[in-house]
Amino acid sequence: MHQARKINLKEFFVERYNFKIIENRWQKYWEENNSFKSSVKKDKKFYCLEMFPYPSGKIHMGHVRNYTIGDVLARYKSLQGFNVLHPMGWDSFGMPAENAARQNNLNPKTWTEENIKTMKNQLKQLGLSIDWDREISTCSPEYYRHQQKLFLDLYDKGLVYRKESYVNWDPIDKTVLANEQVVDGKGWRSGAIVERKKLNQWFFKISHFSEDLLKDLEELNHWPDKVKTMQKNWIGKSYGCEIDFEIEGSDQIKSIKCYTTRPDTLFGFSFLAVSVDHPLSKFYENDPKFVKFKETCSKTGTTEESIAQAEKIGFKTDLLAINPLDNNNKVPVYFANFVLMDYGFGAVFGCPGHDQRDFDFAKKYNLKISTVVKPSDKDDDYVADTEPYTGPGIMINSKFLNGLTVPEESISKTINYLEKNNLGKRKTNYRLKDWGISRQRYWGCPIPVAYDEDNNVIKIPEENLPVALPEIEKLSNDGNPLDNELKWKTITIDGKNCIRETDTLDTFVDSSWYFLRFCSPKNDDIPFKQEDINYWMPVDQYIGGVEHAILHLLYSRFFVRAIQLDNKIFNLKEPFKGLFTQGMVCHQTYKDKNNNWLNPEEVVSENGKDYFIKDRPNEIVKVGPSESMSKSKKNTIDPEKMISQYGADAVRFFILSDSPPEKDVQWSDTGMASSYKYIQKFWQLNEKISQILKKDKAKINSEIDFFTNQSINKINIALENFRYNVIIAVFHEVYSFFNKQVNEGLNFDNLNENYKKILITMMPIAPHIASECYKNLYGDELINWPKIENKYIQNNKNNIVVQINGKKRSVITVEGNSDENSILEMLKKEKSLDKYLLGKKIFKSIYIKDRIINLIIK
RNA sequence: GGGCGAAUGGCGGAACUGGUAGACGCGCACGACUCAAAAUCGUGUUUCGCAAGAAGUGAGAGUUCGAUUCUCUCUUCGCCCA
Repeated sequence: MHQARKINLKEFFVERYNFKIIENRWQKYWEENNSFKSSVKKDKKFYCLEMFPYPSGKIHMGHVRNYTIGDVLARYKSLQGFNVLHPMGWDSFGMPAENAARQNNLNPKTWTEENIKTMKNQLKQLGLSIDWDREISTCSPEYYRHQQKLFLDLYDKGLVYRKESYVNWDPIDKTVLANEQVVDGKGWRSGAIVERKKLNQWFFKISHFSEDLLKDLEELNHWPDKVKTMQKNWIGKSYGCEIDFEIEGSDQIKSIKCYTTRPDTLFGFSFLAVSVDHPLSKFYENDPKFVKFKETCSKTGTTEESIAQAEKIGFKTDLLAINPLDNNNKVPVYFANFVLMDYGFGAVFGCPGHDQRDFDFAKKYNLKISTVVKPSDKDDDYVADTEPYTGPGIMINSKFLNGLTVPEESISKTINYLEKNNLGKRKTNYRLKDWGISRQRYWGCPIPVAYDEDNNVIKIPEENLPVALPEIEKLSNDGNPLDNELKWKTITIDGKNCIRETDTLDTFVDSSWYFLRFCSPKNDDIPFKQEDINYWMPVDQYIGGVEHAILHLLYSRFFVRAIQLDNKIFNLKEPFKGLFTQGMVCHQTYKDKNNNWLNPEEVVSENGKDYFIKDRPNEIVKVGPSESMSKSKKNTIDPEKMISQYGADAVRFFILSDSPPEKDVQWSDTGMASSYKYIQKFWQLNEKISQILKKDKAKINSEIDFFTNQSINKINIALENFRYNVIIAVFHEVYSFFNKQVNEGLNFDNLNENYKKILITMMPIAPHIASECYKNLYGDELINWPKIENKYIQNNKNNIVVQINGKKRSVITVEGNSDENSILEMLKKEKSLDKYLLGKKIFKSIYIKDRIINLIIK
C-alpha cells in the first residue's frame, strides 16, 4: 500500500535551498525598503524591547536566543497589524572596554566602536526586524549629554545627594573595585586583601520611592511572580519600632536609638551594638585601641555577604545601656563589625537567645544568653543555649509579656506598651538603600558637576553640556584616570576656579532610561519628546535575562518616577508592562587529563559515549555537566559560524526548538543539524507544492482545512504564551501533513489557500525562507496574520473516550453534541466493550460533552 | 537558615480551566535505495509480557467517577536572599 504512495522524485525538479543567497537577498530587501522603520501613527502600537547588549566583541548564543525570542514576537505583532517599535542599541560604557584598553593599549572608544560594528553586522545576519534608524549608543555624547541634563534635573529636585560612603579598595592596584571584582575578599587582579575606604560619593535617593516601588509591583500583571518576589524582598519592608536606650557612664551620651523588628525579645537583652561609624565613635577617636579596631573592621569588604560571613568582632566600651522594660537590666555597649550604619540607626540591641548573629557574638564575648521565646510544644523551662530559637512560639521569662503568642501578639503588644510609656515608636523600615552612582572609572558618563575652592558643588551650566570625556592616550594603572587629567579637570565657572568631578556614573544609569530615548532617538535639544513617550511607552514586552531581575529593573522603575517627581510630563508610571526572562544557553563541558577546559571543537566522539581529543584518539576527554556557555569554561559555540554553516533561519529554528524560552536550553549539534534539514525539507516541499498548484484541481479536501486551522490555533496559543518550542513542533507536523498530501499527488482546490496561511505563520520563526516561498507563489499580495474559523477548531465529529472505572477502554466516534443516552445506547452495541460490560451492572456514568464518558460498573 | 521554583521514556521536552500521558525533536533499531558507504526516505521505539493484559509522570499519603495537573509530608536539584 505504501508503495503506491511513493513519490517519483523525477516528477519534481527540486533544487537545494541556498540560504546564503536567499537570506542575504531578503536582508538587503528589508533594509532598502525600510521594512521595519517605525513612526508615531494612529494605529495600535506595540513596543517590543530586548535588553540591549554590551558590545564585548562578538555576539554569543545568549544574544541569539534573546533577540530571536524578541524578533518572533515583533514580527508576529506586526503581521497582526500592530504598529511595532523594535529598536536596538548598545550599553557601551563599562569596565571591559577599560580593561581591554589597559591590557592591549587600545583606545576604549575605538575598541567599543569596532565591537559595535562587528556585532551589528552579526545581528543583521540573524534577520532581525529591527528599526536600525533608532540605534543608540550610551557612550556617545549625543546620548549622555541628555543623561547629564537628567542628572542635574534630579539634583534640583533633591533626588541626588553626596555623602561619604565606603568602597572596596585594592591597596596594591590603588583602585576602587566593583563588588564582582572582589573574589573571596581579595582583588581580582592583584590578589590583595580588599579594604574599605571612605570616599565622597553621589547617590540617587531611590529610597524616596521605596513604598511606591513596592506597592506598584501589584499592578504588574504581566511580570513573572518570581521577579516581583525578588524585588519585594530587595525593597524589604519591615514593621518594627525604634527604641531609645538610656545610657549610663557618659556625660555626653544620654541615649542611643535602635531599630528592631523584634521588640518582643527585649527581656532577652544582653548587649547593645553600634556601628563603628555611629556618632558615638567620635568620643573614642583618641583611644588607640578603638582606632585599631576600626582599622580591622575596614579590612572587611562592603558587600552584605562579606560582612555576614566575616567573624563577628566587637570593641567593648565602658558604657551601659538600660533595658527600657526593666531598669535593673543594664548591659554593655559594644562597637561591632556586623552593624551597618546604613540600616536603621546603625545600632541594634542584642538578644542572643533568638538571633543567630547576636548568638555568635554573645558566645565569643561570654555574654548572657536568656531565653524569652519557647516553641509551643516545649515547657516553660526551655532554654535556647546551644543555638538561638528564631521560630514562632510562646513568650516566657518576660514578665507582663508571658504567654503571648509569637509573633502575632507579642510584637504589637510590646510596641503598644513602648509607645504608651514613651519608650519607643512604631516604625516601618525598608532594606532598600540609596543607589550609589559614583564610579572611579574612566569609561563612563562624566558627572556634570564641579567644586569651587570651598568644595561647594557647582553644576555645570546646561549650555556647556555635554561634559565630554577627554581622550586619554594611555590609561594609568592606578587611581582614577580622570583624576590625572589636570587640564580637563580645571575649569572656570562664572569666573570661579573649579575642579571637575572626576568620578563617572554607574553604567546602570545609562540603561535606566534608554527605553525612553528609543522613542525619540534623534532630538538634540531634549532627551525625548513628550508625544513620542505618550504614544510608545510603556514597553509592551521587555525580554532579557533574569540576572537583571532586581537592579536594572528597579532602577528603571525608579527613573521613570524620579523624572516625573513634581513634574508630571507624561502618562506613565511603570516602564515595562510585560516582562519575560529567558533562560540561558548551555553546553556540555570538557576537560583533558590535566583538568584543562577543552573547546567542543577539540573534542570528538564516535559512539556518543566515549570522547577523545581530535586527532589524538588515545587521549580520553572527561565530559562534565552542561553549564551555561562561558569563555572561561570554553564551552561556547560561535553564532556566526553556525549562521554561515546552517543559515539564520535554521539557527533561529533550533534555538527555539528544544526548550521553552524561560528555561535553559542545551546546545546540541544534532539538534542544530536537524533544524537545518527541516529548512531544506521545507524548501523541497514548497517546490513540490508550487509545481502541483499549476495542475488541474480536484475536489475540496476538508481535512486540509481542519488541519491548517487547528495548527494555526496551536501556533496562536503558543505565541501568546511564549511557548515557542511548541510552535516548532507544530511546524514539524505541518511538514509531515502537507508532504503526505503532496506525495499522494492530488491537488485539492483548497490547498493553495491553506498553504498560504501556513507560510505567513512561519514568517516570525524563519522569516527568510517563509518570505521567499511566499513571494514565489503569491508575489506582492498583502500579508496579514490568518484568521482561524471556529468551525474547524471544534470538531463536528468527536472522538469520545470511553473509560470503565476510570480506565480508558475504547474510543468511539459520535456526532457532535450527542447526549448521554444516545452514547450509552451506542456503547451497548460496541462489541469491543462486551468483555467489560457483559454480566455487569452500570451503577453510574459521568459524561463530559464531546470528550469523555466514564462508566462505573460492579 | 529563609523564600521561590522544578522533578514526565535512553535524552530535550508536549499535555488548554482535573478528562485518551509521552505530541514534536534527538538517539536507537529494522527496512528501502546502493557494488558499498554517506546522504535521503519509510516503519517502529515508556516499561514488563509471546500474547491477552498489567504497571507507569521523584517517594508516600489524601480529595475525586477520574490526578502529570489540586492538598499534605518527604527526597533531590536549581535560582534568589541571608
